[in-house]
Amino acid sequence: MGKGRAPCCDKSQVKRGPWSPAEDLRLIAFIQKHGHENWRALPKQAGLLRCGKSCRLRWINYLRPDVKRGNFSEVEEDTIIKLHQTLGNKWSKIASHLPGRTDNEIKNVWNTHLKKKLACKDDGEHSEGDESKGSSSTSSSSSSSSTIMSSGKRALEMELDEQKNQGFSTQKPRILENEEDSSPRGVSNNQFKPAMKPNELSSSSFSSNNSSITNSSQADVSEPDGEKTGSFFNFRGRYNVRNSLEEVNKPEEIVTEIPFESDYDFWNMLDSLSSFQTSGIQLQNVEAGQSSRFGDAYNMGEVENKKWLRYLENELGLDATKDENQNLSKNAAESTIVPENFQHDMPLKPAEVHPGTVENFHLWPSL
DNA sequence: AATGAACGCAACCGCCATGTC
DNA sequence: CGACATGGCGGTTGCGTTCAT
Repeated sequence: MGKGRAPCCDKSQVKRGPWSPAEDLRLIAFIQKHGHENWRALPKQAGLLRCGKSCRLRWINYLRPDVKRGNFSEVEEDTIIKLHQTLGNKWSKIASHLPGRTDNEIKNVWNTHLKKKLACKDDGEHSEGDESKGSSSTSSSSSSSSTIMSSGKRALEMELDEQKNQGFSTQKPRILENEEDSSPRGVSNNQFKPAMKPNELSSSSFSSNNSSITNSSQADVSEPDGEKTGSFFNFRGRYNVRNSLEEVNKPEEIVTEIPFESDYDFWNMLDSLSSFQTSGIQLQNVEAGQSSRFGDAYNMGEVENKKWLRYLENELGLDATKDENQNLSKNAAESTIVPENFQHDMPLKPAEVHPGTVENFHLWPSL
């Protein structure tokens, strides 16, 4: 059709590929300040050389505060399987039943091992059963959903709705216990699992469309310690740190208390630059299930918060990822955050609050 | 130890649905 | 009502990591 659709952006003018920590920060900082009413305009306003869609995806799949990462629990897997039977490849719908999970993640999990798991199961149970075997036909299994009996479907949906309403609060969060189980190949990238308490998840109203704020990002914290003390972000391609919480290597009970630290180590790394190394852990011990965690409980001053973010921006813009950040800073000259008179020796953050925690982001005024 | 295959995940692409003018 | 803009979704791809040989 002549109408067609305008490209969402000028591909030649946007950066593609993995997001750098600097970009993440910039995106987070911008959304913190201004929200994301217009994804298309956002990159420009935020000084990002990215397509709006890319920003949106990055936010939804990674940077949102309510994104739960790490291996899927048995319950979650079962839920996905059930939902997939009824809904097919409606990943976003499935995701809406799984607090903190994104459609993309669910899709990946399905395509990577749930499908295989099901296939194996089927093979085992009725070695040559249903020809449909939707799970074995790569990424085209959506049609299988329509074959489900409607009565069963109805009941299942009700059941799932119930689960959804309960926010999975009775489930054990998927934590470290079944790591090997759900990541047969070790999954290097996925070894850092932030553990979120289910009740936290429910308390902050999850859904893949939800747009609260997050920390997270993935600084490459996997690098040797020595490198961590170098320049802020020695970004080298992917910096899949994701959720480095597991590095904390705590007993399970404790891990489950950790709120939202999807990139704990990232922030921890930042912290280490200014001798703040403990508050993050302290924060983990705070019972975070209460909704107040997004409110007054950690209500550091807004000014402090801004200072912290400004510091980050400044740091990044000045010496971190160099060219990229120079561009970013240039483009964002009027819209962002580089402070005029910011002192490098200022405290990175209020003592009680770990900068990487969502709490801080939830202080952002425009949200 | 080196190398290729397999795997897993983040990100991209393009279409569709919806909203606005 | 049509044209257009934007957000959202599902499918696919690229690439880093791990495993097997």
